[in-house]
Amino acid sequence: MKELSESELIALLRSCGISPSPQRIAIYGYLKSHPVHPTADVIMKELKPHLPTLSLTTVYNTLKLFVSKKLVSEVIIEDGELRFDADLKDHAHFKCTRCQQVFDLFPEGNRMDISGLPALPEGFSAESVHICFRGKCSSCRE
Amino acid sequence: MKELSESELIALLRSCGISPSPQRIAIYGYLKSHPVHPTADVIMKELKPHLPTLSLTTVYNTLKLFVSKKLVSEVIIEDGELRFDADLKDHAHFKCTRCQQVFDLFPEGNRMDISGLPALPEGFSAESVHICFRGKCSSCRE
DNA sequence: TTTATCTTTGAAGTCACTACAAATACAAAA
DNA sequence: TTTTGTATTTGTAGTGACTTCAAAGATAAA
Repeated sequence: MKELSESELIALLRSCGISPSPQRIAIYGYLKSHPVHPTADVIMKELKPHLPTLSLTTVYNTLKLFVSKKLVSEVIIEDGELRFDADLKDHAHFKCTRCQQVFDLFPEGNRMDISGLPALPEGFSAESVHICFRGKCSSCRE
Repeated sequence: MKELSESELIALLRSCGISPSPQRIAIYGYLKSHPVHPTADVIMKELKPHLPTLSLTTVYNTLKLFVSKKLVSEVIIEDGELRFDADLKDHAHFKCTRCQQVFDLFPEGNRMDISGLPALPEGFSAESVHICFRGKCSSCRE
């Protein structure tokens, strides 16, 4: 939840080969300071007041650019809504089926231990794993 | 991949409280004999020749009914395409980023060992876990 | 300053999926 | 059998997330 300074954001963008336009800084800054896996739509609504000319196309284009440069990752939790995550550390997700909130689940240590999961067939190589639990969060459980 | 007889399909539908119309039998039979996680669209295209009056609405309604009765499960792998799986046994998925095929990964024994995954926070309870690897399958890897 | 390249923008389009209301099939009651 | 009610299917029209596209605006290089 920590706020990054503009110059830190610019440095991070540059380090991925992305030239730091105001829109890109704003979108990346929003993702960094709001780790709630927002959709493009949410980002648009939140940033519009500060960047009145912002267009939805730009939001989509920018997010796609970030993903292609591996600055953020796509999170697929529910069909029909693509979410984005600026936290690249290994973690799983939990979606509450009542309040619809998405929670991060970080592993003890820093790496996820996937040794208990089914092994890949001969010759297969994995680049990523998505793990998403579904159930009730503590506040929705009573 | 084994073909079920029509009477077996009907019995399975009935056991979930679903009255076995020709459309429902066809869709469930297709899912059972084609464990490739088809989308509604694929199911429609495949069944249309045998059931010329079949409508896409029926396919969607029927799949939704199956899911609500826990006869099949939804598989979310890529955004913008909801897939369906008639195999309810515990398993993970692997999507090849080159040929786009989706593979089933069954665990040794029958249960998936998720003890290495991040623990749920106090008070949370999970109803399901979706696990999806992404990478290259053996044929796409050379 | 000129020219070329990036980036943003909004309007129109696509595509998966849904809502809806009419039509058909099926089943129970008379 | 006929009547009446309930399920199921169907096609059309709609919704909403996302993309395409071409023009406008901003940046950078020559």
